[in-house]
Amino acid sequence: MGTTKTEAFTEADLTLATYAKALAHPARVAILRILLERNSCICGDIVEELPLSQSTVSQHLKELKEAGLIKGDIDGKKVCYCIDAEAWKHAQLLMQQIFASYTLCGTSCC
Amino acid sequence: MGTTKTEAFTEADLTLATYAKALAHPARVAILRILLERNSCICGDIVEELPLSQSTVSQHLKELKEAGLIKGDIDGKKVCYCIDAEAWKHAQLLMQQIFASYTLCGTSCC
DNA sequence: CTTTCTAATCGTAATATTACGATGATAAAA
DNA sequence: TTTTATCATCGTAATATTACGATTAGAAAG
Repeated sequence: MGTTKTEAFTEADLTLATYAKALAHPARVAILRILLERNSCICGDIVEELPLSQSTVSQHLKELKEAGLIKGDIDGKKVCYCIDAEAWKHAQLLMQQIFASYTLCGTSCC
Repeated sequence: MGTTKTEAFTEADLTLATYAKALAHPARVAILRILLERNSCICGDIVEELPLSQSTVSQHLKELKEAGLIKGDIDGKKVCYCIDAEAWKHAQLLMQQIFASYTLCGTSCC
């Protein structure tokens, strides 16, 4: 128990859920906004922007990386993070699709 | 420990994270798709559509309701669930905004 | 080499999530 | 009233998440 029944769902739903999960914590949303704001890549000043410890930020960065939304390039001592364009667009598309599928029919009950 | 530092984040980030969290499980994505597909409201046949127990589905429905994305109206013995139009559009807007803020600048490094 | 800086990882504690069976509540049907 | 059907909630077990301090690994600086 306690584990998601992965095999029970479609690939699309699993993928969308993965992207959504990456956005499912305010710290990760904040990190993404920092990366989006400065179109140039940002290293670990993210830690200074947020009231979280370095290890916690690093953990959130890892999750964003595992979801595919960001990439990290080692640049000497520092590590440069940025949005992964392809994954970002893919996530955007999946989100657009599910949200748009409502406005298509329009009428609802309840 | 173990608890999110809610006070550390902006209202927008917290709200977006809440909506994202609702989409962060494939079962909930699947439930939303069922509700989206049939533009008429659906009751608990959702349980039959998914390979999950009734109590598990009910729990997921509760989370979707708490996130605000769906509403549930009691209709005799059955309960009729459907998308909450306002919240849906709000979530759509927040998602659109954060995703669109990338394509605006375009160029990235890494 | 040693120190320093940056960032990942480890270890751990608190809390949250996921899933299910069992039980409870309410409304329709008998 | 008793039964049946529908759905929520409780209780519980397994697992995952969140957060932090401490440690580790690697590169640059001294």
